[in-house]
Parts: sequence; C-alpha cells; structure tokens
Amino acid sequence: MSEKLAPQADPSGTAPRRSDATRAAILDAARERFAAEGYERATIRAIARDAGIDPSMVMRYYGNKEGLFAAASEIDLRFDDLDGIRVGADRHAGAVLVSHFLDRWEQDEVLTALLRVGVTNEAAARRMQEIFKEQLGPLVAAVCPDPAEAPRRAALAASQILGMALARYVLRFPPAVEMSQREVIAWLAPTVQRYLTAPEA
Amino acid sequence: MSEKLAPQADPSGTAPRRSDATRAAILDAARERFAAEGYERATIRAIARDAGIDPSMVMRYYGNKEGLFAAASEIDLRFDDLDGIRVGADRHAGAVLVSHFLDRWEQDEVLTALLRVGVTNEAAARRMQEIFKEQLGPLVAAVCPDPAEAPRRAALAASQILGMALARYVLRFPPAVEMSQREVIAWLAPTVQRYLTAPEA
DNA sequence: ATCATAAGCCAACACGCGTTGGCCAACAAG
DNA sequence: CTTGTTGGCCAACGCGTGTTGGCTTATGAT
Repeated sequence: MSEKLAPQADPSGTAPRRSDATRAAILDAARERFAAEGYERATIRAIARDAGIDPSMVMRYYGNKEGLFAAASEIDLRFDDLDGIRVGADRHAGAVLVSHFLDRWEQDEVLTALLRVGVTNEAAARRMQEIFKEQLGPLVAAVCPDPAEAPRRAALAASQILGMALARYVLRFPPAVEMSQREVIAWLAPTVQRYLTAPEA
Repeated sequence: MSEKLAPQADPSGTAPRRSDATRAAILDAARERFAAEGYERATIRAIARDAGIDPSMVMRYYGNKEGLFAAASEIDLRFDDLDGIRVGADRHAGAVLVSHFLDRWEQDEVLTALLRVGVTNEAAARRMQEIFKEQLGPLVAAVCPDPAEAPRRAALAASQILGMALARYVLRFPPAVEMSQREVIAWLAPTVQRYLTAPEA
C-alpha cells in the first residue's frame, strides 16, 4: 500500500516512471525555446510540438507554464569543479572564474534562458539573484580580503560576467561574438580579479 | 495647393498638429511600459489607458506596435556633452564615460526599455548594436591607441557598462542597487579605462 | 486473463491580444 | 453659416494563447 507508486526497488531514491523520457523531452524543448525566445514568445504549443507530444501533457506534468519554466531553469553553476581556487590559486581566481563561466554558458543553454527570461520575468530575476548569491557568494567570500565585502564584490564580478554574456550570447554584438574565448579571458580576468581581491577605494 | 497640410508658416520645419499633445502622451506611456515590462507584456491597450485615449489612436499615429516601439525608443546617447574627453582628459575617459552612462540611465527610461526589449526582440537588439556602434564607436576610436581596435574595445566597455545597468536597473541585484553612484564609478572606471587604452595582450 | 492505472490525444473553452472600419464631435477655412 | 478636415471613441473581428476535461489506448501487476 505504501509503495503503490514505486513499481520496483529504486536505489537512486526517486521512482522511475514510464513517462520519464517524455518529461525529459519536454524539458529539453522548453530549455531551448526559453533560451531562444524568452518567456512570452516560447509557447507551450511550440514546446510540445518540439517534444513530439500534445500540449496537454505539459500541463499534466508541470502544472502550468510557470511550473515548466521553474523546472526547466534549475541550475548548478558547478563551482565544485573549481576547488582549485581555494587551494592557493587565488591570484588566478579571476581567470578561472571567467573561463569557467564561458564554458558553462556555451554548454548549458539554461543560463541563456535564465538571462533572457529574467529580464522580463520577476520570478526568474529573483531566481537569478539567489543562484548568484548562494553559489557565487561563498566562493567570493573565500577569496576576498574581508568577507563582509563579499556581496558587493560578487555583484561587481557578476556585472562584468553577465555583461559579457549579454553582449556575446544574447545581443550578439559582432565584436563580442568574434573574440576568441582566450581573448575574452585575457581581457576580463584582470577586471574580475580586481573586483574580487583589490583593496577598497 | 502645395501647402495644404501646413496651416501656418512654420519656422521649425515640421508642421505642428493639434494632436501633438496626444502623440507625446502616447510616447511617454509607451516608454514607461516598455521599460517596465518589455515588448510582449507592454500591451497597446495598457499604453493607451495610461495616455488616456483609445487604443485605436495608437494605431492611427504609429501604424502598429512595432512602429510605436521604434518611435518610442529613439535615443541620443548625448556624447556631445562630453567633448571634454578629446581635449586631453584621456586619462579620465573611463570615469567620464561611466559617470555619463549612469546619469543617462537614471534620467532616460528609454535605455532601460531598449535593454529589456532588446533581449527578446531582434529589431531592438539590432537597434542597440547600431546605437553603440555609431555613437560610442567614434568616441572610442578617438581615445584608443589603434583605431582598428576601436570596435573590440568599444564592445568590451559596453559589456561592462551594460552589465552594470543589467544588475542595477533591470535585475536589481541588491548589492548593485545599494552602491552609490560614486562607488560604482570608482569600481568601473579603471575597468573601462583599461578596455579603452591599455595595450593589447 | 483481468483490470486498475498511467500515457497520450482531441476538442474545446475563455481570455486578451493587435488591429480595423465606421461613426460622431470639435475645429478651422471659405 | 457652411463645409471639409482632423481628433477621438466604440464595437467588433480574427487569432493565438494557456488551460481543462474527457476519451482511448498501452502497460504491467495480479
């Protein structure tokens, strides 16, 4: 009676459902559409068409459009891969951070989606705040001189990183698009480095 | 016969119309709505309501929604006020530029509107490219060492300035909002200065 | 083999949108 | 005063949207 919804023992903790493939297809399509067109123009009908199913399935699995976006925009900035910063590479924190963000941005369209949607959608903007606060914040606090300054320094670094993402991946300013990843890092790393570690004023 | 549409002599070149006040009210309301909500969520009906007239008037005067946005998002970055840069204050170009942009952004909601809309709307994104290219470009070319590098350097400066505008005026990251204008200038000026004048790599 | 359940589709709803054309009143020129 | 022109409103159209409920089919446990 208690395990009615779990047809078989499940080591991972979540019961696998027969519809998991469909759910994933919906999420993939949603991420792509949200990233490419923003919240309003990414219609549930179009997402369903991309996923090869009926629009009503989207509602069944994610409740409503807001719920779909919430599910599709879950993000992990993957700073765990970066524990190198703490261990003593503080002098290269800027370069490591910029490089990491560029990688993440080019691999994961969720970041573009969140940026595109966050500009118009209050909930997405708050989500973005949380992500940067909770994931970038601690990392900055560990690197910067006075932990009390961490939020401000993180915001400054975020402003440069988001600004480049905006110019390069969203607005597609030709010069920003044409720069190689290495060039972008060479230019932005000192900026971010200074925001993180330079003494105030 | 030739002057049928000009009821009286007009020194300024454009005939004043009885509807000019309404046209202006529409544009004001449009700017505010586009800046606050982006393209799709700023409805013509709401704009008309704000302006105190009927939605059909908007169509009469601006053709369609696209035309309205085009008219409402005309922008002059006002770099003319800044000829100080050329005259020899090149060492402070970064500070002057950042300060000028912050002022413009806080006075003119069109900039926020263009940023919010440009993220989702192709035409607005192109418009933004043109504005930065044609208005910021020449100014950068006059300050930077090799004019051939101007576009890239302008894009870098734009990435930082737009990034801060994004964090401060659109996404409203608390630390970015709480910083005083003076603090923002103190942090960003050296960055922009370097983007404009530092030797490459 | 049975049968509850899950997966899926279809058709439709109500709503808000951009947009249109016709009608009325205020104005200005003769 | 008359008459053409402009400014303005009203009512409606067609459309695409998010969303709903019911129906059919496949599935897998019993």
